[in-house]
Amino acid sequence: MLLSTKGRYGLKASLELAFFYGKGPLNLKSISEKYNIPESYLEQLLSKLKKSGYIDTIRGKQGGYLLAKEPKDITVGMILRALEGEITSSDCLKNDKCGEENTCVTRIIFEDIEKSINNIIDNTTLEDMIHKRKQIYKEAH
Amino acid sequence: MLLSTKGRYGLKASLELAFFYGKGPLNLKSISEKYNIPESYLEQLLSKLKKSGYIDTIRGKQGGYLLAKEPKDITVGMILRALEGEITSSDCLKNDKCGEENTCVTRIIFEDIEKSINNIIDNTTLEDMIHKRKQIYKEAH
DNA sequence: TCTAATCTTGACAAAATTAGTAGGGTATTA
DNA sequence: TAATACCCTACTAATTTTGTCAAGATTAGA
Repeated sequence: MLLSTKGRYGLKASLELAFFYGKGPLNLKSISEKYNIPESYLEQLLSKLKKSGYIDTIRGKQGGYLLAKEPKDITVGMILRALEGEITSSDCLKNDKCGEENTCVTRIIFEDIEKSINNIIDNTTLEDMIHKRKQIYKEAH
Repeated sequence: MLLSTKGRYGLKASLELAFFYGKGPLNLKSISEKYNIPESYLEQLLSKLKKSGYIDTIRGKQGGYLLAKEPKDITVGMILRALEGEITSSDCLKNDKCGEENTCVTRIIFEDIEKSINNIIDNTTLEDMIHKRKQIYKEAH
C-alpha cells in the first residue's frame, strides 16, 4: 500500500477546501462529517498541512480552514508528502545502506516505479482535480 | 511505502535464482547470506513463491531452490503480488465502500498511480533484469 | 543404514506503523 | 461573556511487518 488514510483523508479535505477557495472558511466538523473522517484525526492532518503552508486557519466563531494558495498552485504531491513523508516505492531507496547502490538491479526497478509515481502526483494540481470532478459530474447527469 | 521487505527480499532471491537458472538448485543459506536476509524469514517468502508456482524445490542434501519457469516467463509483478498481495496505491480501490465510486476524484488519481505501477512491474521480466545487471556491470568496469 | 544437509510447517513474538481518542488550552466574535 | 472553533499533546488500540523458534520430513552420500 502506497498511501495510508492520512494521504487519502488529507487529499479529500484539501480538495474540499479547493472547492471553497475564495468563499470563506470551512470548519472541521463539516469536512469530517461529509467524508466520514474522525474529527480529531482530521484535525491533526490539517494541522500538518497548515505547518507546511498549504492551508490557513481562522480561529473563533465563524472560523475554519481555507486553502493558503490557489488550487492551481498546490499539487497532489505537496499534500501527500506533507502528510505521509516522501512518497517512496521501497525503503532501499531511502537508506543507501544496501552496499550495492551501484550494481543493484532491483533498485533500478524501484526507482522507475518511484519516478512514475512522482511524475503523476507532481503534475496534478488541485485545480486539475476540480476540473475532473466537474467532468465526471456532467457525465453522470 | 509501496513495497515492504517481503517484496524486496523475494525479488532479490528470485533474481538470484534466475541467474542460476539451468545450473542446479541454490540452497537457502547461500541466498540469505549473500543478501543478508534472515534465513527463516526468507524461507517463508520462498515457500509462498513455491505455492504460487514460480519456484521449485529439491529436498535433502544437495537440495535447494530453483526457478520453475524461464526467467523470461516470470515478471516482477508476479513475484511481488505473490508476496505482498495485490499491489495497490490506496485502500479505497480495494474495498468499494466509500460510497462514491463513481464521483470520487481522489479515486481517479489513485487509479492512475496504480496503473502506472502495474504497467512497470508487469512489463519487466526477470530476464530483463538480468540483462540490465550485465549492462550495469559492464559500465562499472 | 546412518547422518548431515535441506526443505516444511505452524506457532509465536517483537517492533513499527497506523489510526485513532481524549482532554485541556487559546483565540474570536456575536 | 458565552459559544464556537482551532490548537496541542499525550495516550491507546489495532494492524502489519519482521522476524524467531522448534519439531518434522526428505534425500544424498559415506
